Amino acid sequence: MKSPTELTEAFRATGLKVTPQRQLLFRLMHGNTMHPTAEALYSEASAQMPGISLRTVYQTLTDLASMGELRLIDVGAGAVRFDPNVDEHHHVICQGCGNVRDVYVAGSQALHIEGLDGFSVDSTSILFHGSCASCV
Amino acid sequence: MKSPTELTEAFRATGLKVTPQRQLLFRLMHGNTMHPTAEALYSEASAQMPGISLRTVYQTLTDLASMGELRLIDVGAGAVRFDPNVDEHHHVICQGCGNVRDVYVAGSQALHIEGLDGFSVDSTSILFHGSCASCV
DNA sequence: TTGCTAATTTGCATGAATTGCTAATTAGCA
DNA sequence: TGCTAATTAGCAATTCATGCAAATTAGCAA
Repeated sequence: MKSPTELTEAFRATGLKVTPQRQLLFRLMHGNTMHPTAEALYSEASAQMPGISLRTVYQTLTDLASMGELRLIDVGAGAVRFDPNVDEHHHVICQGCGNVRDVYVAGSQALHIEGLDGFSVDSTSILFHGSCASCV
Repeated sequence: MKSPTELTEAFRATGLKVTPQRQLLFRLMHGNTMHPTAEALYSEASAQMPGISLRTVYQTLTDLASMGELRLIDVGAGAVRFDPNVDEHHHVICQGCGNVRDVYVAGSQALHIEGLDGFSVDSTSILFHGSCASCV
């Protein structure tokens, strides 16, 4: 995800307004490695800007995602999470604490897939399940 | 997933009753490669047994899953799907029609994962996104 | 075959996550 | 400073799934 400053320019250039709510969310997401849910971000945002609405958080995250600045990740447990890391990467989820971490996977292009039957693959999502160092 | 007959024995052996509703769902799921949602199964089941409740469908699918006879798969788009194939396999989803297909992947053990940082991996889920032969 | 009892089914209420809608507000420009 | 389209907030609505309790029933024992 771009820096808050760059996002400000990018938004204005597209005719989108840069509101205090959006600026706050730019800051909260930039470099964020927590893979927060919308609720989690809402709670962080509320601490700094009481009165901000959950609806606005969803709206802004969705906008950022459709601009390609965020990735949505669904680990199959409750709410969707947002990831400002848009590099080619994958995820591990701890079944103990539910924390998610980015991992980089080498060799995924070498996977041999049987049973495609005419299906053409555009992208691959790999989710590793296990336990983090604190939850062993 | 075991055959309806085997499931009948397995259920009785565990003290679970074999009701007509359950038998119908055993039959509908056995060998089913459609990866149906609970709603989809409910609609198939209702055609053969009017009055069966969606609640019972969820209940039975959950029971089968906790017995290890079904796998739950979450493709990150709406409802959870149920897969009677409990072999080690992965999935492709068509972004056109939403259909899901089983695939077998060789080489997933050879993936080199960077950034694990003390995390120990128990299992791996791979989801391939793309287009099926009919949706190109 | 009959009767008992715990398991099951139903249907409705509830809950979590997310999106739709609209009046009031505001950013950004002329 | 004013205008206007974009945005926000807040509430309703939706979707998917589970909790709960009353009525029903499978499976066993006599």
